[in-house]
Amino acid sequence: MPDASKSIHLASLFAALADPTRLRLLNLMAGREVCVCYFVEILRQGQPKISRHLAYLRKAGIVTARREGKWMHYSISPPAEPAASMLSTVLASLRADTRMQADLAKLDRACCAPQKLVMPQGAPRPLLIAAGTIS
Amino acid sequence: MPDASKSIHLASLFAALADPTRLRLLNLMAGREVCVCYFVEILRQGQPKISRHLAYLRKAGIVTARREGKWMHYSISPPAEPAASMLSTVLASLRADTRMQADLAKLDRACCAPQKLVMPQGAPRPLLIAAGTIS
DNA sequence: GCCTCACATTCGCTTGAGCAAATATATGAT
DNA sequence: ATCATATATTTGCTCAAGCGAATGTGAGGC
Repeated sequence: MPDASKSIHLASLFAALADPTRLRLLNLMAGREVCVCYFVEILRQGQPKISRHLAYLRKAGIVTARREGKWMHYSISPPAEPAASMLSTVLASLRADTRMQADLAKLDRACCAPQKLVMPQGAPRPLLIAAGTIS
Repeated sequence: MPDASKSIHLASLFAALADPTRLRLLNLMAGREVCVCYFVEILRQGQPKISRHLAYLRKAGIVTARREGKWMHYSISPPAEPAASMLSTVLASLRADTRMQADLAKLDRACCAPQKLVMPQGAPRPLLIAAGTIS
């Protein structure tokens, strides 16, 4: 079954996208690497919940994690086609949503003026991701 | 909540797309109205299963049904933005899958030479849908 | 009326998702 | 070695999805 599973792959991509929390997480990761503590602060949801959804996205092959000391950074890892272009389209659609824009604004504020948000001291800044990957 | 539910809407669209059978159904309906009997013949799955998935798509607002005598015809009814453009992109992605192409070929064969497929006698032909709707 | 065809829905079941609460793990500081 | 911090996983639960099998419904045909 070299190819007949493509639709299955698309179906499981959609399963990963079928949750508002996961869409918000992906929107925040569009184009940058984000530390878990920002997700918890911005979405204002319990840490285990965030962690479970991140694990779901990781198992689905949509994001990857990188450890840096105590902190975990998550970023989008473009899956194989045609899922990759679908994901790009989805991320572009998300940007039209006001709540998604608000989330991104909060992240930028946390990044550029961390004292305004109650953040763990010394929390790592989100890193921009090289162009060419998922934007 | 005039807008903050957009992501919810997108999430439930993705839930509707998160099933291989429903993706095959939508692919067959891209640009035309299709009778249920064709779905059953082409997908080679039980009729109640097909019917349940069609009901799911109907409740999700993605598809509408039209009765013509004994037959039911289903077609894609473009939802509100941004779901509509997402759906178009999805349908375009599906066309790249060989299984989806095979399904469409079967439908065309059934349409143009029904005696080659065992079809109920007099089964209604799929109708093309006016341009401007979902293609 | 009854019967058949085309489809829809229900039933009983299994499986998996999502949640909160609790617990576990890994790292760095002391 | 101990402790605190940051994150992950497990536990126990509820709920919804998916399935096949059986049953219900609506439209002709007789």
